[in-house]
Formats: sequence, structure tokens, C-alpha cells
Amino acid sequence: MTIRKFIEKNKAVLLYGTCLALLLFLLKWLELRFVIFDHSMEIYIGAIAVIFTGLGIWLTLKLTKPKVETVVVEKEVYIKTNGEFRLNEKELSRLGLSSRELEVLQLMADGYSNSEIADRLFVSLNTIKTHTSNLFAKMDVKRRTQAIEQAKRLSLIP
Amino acid sequence: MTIRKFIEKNKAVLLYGTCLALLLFLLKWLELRFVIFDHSMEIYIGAIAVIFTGLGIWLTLKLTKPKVETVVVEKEVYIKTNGEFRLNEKELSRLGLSSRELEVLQLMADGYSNSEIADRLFVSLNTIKTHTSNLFAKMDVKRRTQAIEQAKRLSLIP
DNA sequence: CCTAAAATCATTCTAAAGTATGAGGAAAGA
DNA sequence: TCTTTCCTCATACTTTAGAATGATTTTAGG
Repeated sequence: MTIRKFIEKNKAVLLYGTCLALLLFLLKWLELRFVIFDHSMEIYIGAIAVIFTGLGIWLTLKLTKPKVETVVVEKEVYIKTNGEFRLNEKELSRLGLSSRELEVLQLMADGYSNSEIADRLFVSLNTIKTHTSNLFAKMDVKRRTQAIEQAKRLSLIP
Repeated sequence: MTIRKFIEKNKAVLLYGTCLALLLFLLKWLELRFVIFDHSMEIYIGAIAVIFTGLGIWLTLKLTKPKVETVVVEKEVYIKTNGEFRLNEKELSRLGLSSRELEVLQLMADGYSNSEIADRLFVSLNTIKTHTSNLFAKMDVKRRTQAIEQAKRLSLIP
């Protein structure tokens, strides 16, 4: 059990050892072949140098964790500072908007459709339509976009 | 001048070459010393193997380029609402809105209906519809109210 | 308790908005 | 000159918004 674990852990080292042993055998055999030539020694040394340099490179590439250079790129996110919004209660009471109507107005300005507002407030679409109609009458506008524009201008919504 | 630049660029390669040359001298010298022993060849080969493996490792560690990893960090930019309006040209070009589309967007935000915008710009209602459709696609929204909300948030319109 | 305002919902229409597609002309670049 | 983009317009269709009306149910206040 422990032997297997040992093998598992030192797999790379054992592989390296085996390869080295095999290479030595190969070199021993090559030695016999090259020894008959005059400059065989230089060739032999050169081959060894090249092979083991390559082995070192291969080993390093295999065993070292890849270097990671982290480049931080800043992406700008634009956020409107709406901290200083003050509801214009004078205008609100002048127009006589109810709390529910103001709520609907707010959601309209956020870009929600009538059915989405209905879902969000857990009421029916018809109810929202009634609210919007009353809203437009009270604000004296014809469309939701006008209502939004005026509500922002009058500080009824941020 | 060009020689200096060449040296500068191939510093690592030249260093490697010099080291290799020095090592060969060393090995030649060692050869003379070890040749008198019986198993000198094996020791010699082992030394070469170890040295060049080390050289390969060192070279790899020195020369490998780090992998570049890009990390996007969102930087929050707060926009003052009370100040003068500054068109966010970066966002505008990012979305790829044409001048006519921006014009239509502006009028939409002012509460005008499509036909009113058409009259104002002396074009047909269908043209405005086309503009709005393209606008919504570019801004990735579904309704004009969403387009207005996003345009204000991104400072495309006041 | 009673009432007025507010909130809820429905139905029926009409108007407006939005989608999809094709196409022609003008201007700007490559 | 050729290509691309923008602006223009049209037709046909679907979806959503809005108007008008009526009705029921809460809810707060006199």
C-alpha cells in the first residue's frame, strides 16, 4: 500500500531515474561503437550534453508550475450618485398622487412594463393600467415617458 | 552600436554558449585526470549528465516566458448629477449609436411619441420605428423606458 | 357606524409601440 | 470603383399601452 503511494508521489522522479538508467545503457552501447573513431569522445560528450540539457528542460517544463503573470485591467462602471435625492413633497401633494401610484411611477421610470410591474406588486395587469391612467390624468400627461420626464423634473423620483 | 544591441538581445544565448565552452574545457581537464582510474568513464559521464541536466533546468527557469493572465477589475466611477452634463463618448462609441439614433433617443427621453419625433425630424413614422428598433438592439433593451433609463445612467443624455 | 378615498379587478376598444424583413439612396473610405 | 454604413421608407404583423366604464373591497377618519 505504502509502496504504491510512494510510487504515486515520486512518479516523476522514478521516471527520471529510469530514463537516466536507460540512457546510460544506450551510452554504454554507443561508447563501444564510437570508441573506434578518432574524435568519438568529443561527439559522445556533445551528445550527452545535448541529451541531458534537453532532459533538464523537459523535466523543468513538466514539473514546475507554470509562471503566471497577472495583468489587472480596470473596467469603469458608471454609477449615478443618487444619495442626495430629496422627494418634493409639496409637488407630490399638489398633484394628489397616492402612495401606490407613486410606487407604480417609480417602477415605470425603472423601465418595467405594466405586466412586469403587476407581477412585482402582486396585482393584476388591469390594476396597473388603472393606476397608470389615473396617474397620467393627475400629472396631466399622455404617455409614461412624459410622466417619467416630469416626475424626474419635479423630483418625485430620483 | 548594432553589436551592442545584438549582445543585449541574445544575452542569454551568449551566456549559455560561454558556459558550455567553459564546461568543455573543464571536462577536457577532468578527462585527463580521470582517465587514469578504472571506472573514470562512468563517473565522467555521470558528471556530464548531472551538470547538463542542471544547465537545462536553469535555462528553462530563466528563459520561459510567464503566462499572462488578465484579470478584469470593475472600477466604480461616480458621476455627479448636479454638475454640467458631459456626454460619455466612450460608452457612446462602445454601443455604436449613430448620431440620428442618439437624436431619437434624446427626444424619446423628452417624452415624445414616435409620431411626434417623426414630425419633429421631418421623416416618416416608419423611419423612427426603424431607428428605435436598432437603438434597442444596440443598447440591449426591450422598451423605450429602459432605453431612457440606461441612457441617463450612462450619461448618453442629460 | 358610516363615508370618502384608495386599491383592486374586469371588459372592451383604440392607439401606440415594437418586430421582422426588404430595399433604395447618399456619403464616406479603402 | 467597390464596399460599408447610415438614413430613409414600406408592409405586415404582434404586443403593449392607454381610455372609458363599471364594480367590489379595504381602510382611514369624522
